[in-house]
Amino acid sequence: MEAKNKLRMTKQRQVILEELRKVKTHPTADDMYQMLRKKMPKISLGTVYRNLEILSESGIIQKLDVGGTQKRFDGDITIHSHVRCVDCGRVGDIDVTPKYNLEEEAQKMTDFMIFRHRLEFTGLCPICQHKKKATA
Amino acid sequence: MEAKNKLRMTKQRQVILEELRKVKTHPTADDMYQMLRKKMPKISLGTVYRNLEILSESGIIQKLDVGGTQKRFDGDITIHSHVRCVDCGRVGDIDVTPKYNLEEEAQKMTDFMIFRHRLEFTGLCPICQHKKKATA
DNA sequence: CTATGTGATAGAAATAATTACTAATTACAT
DNA sequence: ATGTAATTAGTAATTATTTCTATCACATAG
Repeated sequence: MEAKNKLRMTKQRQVILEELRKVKTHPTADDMYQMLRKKMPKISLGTVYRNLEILSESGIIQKLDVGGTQKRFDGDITIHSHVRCVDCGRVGDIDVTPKYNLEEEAQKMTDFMIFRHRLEFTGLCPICQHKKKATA
Repeated sequence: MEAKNKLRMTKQRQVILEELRKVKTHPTADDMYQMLRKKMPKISLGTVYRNLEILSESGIIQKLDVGGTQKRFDGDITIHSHVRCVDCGRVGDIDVTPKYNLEEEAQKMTDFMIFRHRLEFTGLCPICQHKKKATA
């Protein structure tokens, strides 16, 4: 009788979730689409977008906005930060948990009501470091 | 004799820079366009985009990517963080300087070469707080 | 088992933000 | 004053994402 969580676990949704959890690369929606069509050639890009959106709204996965033009997705929902390679856009995980409450600090400085923070790094991934060295 | 910084100070560029430095609202490119056409009706949206890009690449202004679909710009290039209102998208400044070197901490956890960090908050701006209260 | 309602899908079209193109104009060094 | 490369306005193109629509899948009621 109450508002239920009507989430059908369709084949597409299941494969999307499985695939995202399998990789550690923080793929874009289109990356996912390219990966998925190998196992499910008729899957639609719209379906990939819609399901990544639904899954992240349900808190089952994470939608990332780490700069660059495309959103990325992460099957790991534990609290962690990210680094983005300024050259190739590749995104890696970083476990830096600030040792004090950033939200509390921030709240003292503003009349916004602070909910949460997001800490992100920029840098150069191992592959692009290597390329730079080769060119130099 | 050396590679010079060929930055012509055109009327448009100057007005764009002046206007951005005048406001504290972290406008989008289109916000800027709307503001600017009042003083310079024939300015083109493309010109606004290009100049904001050039100015931020030169380090004269800052390009922000605080989530949402549009990039925002900030005439204040001193180191500070931002809050984004989850309801209306408005962006505010926050002066929280972490009390230890986040980059150094992060570098221990990854094989990326860390350059810098970005700390951002999400919350509710004063205006939307008020609206929420009124509706409740 | 068959009907029915509701959510989900594929594929295509639409939208939003940004970037690229082009011919005309302008800033600035000489 | 003049040559020239940078910049402009206006428009077209591109990119990422969302919406639309007809069809399909699945749970439940009869």
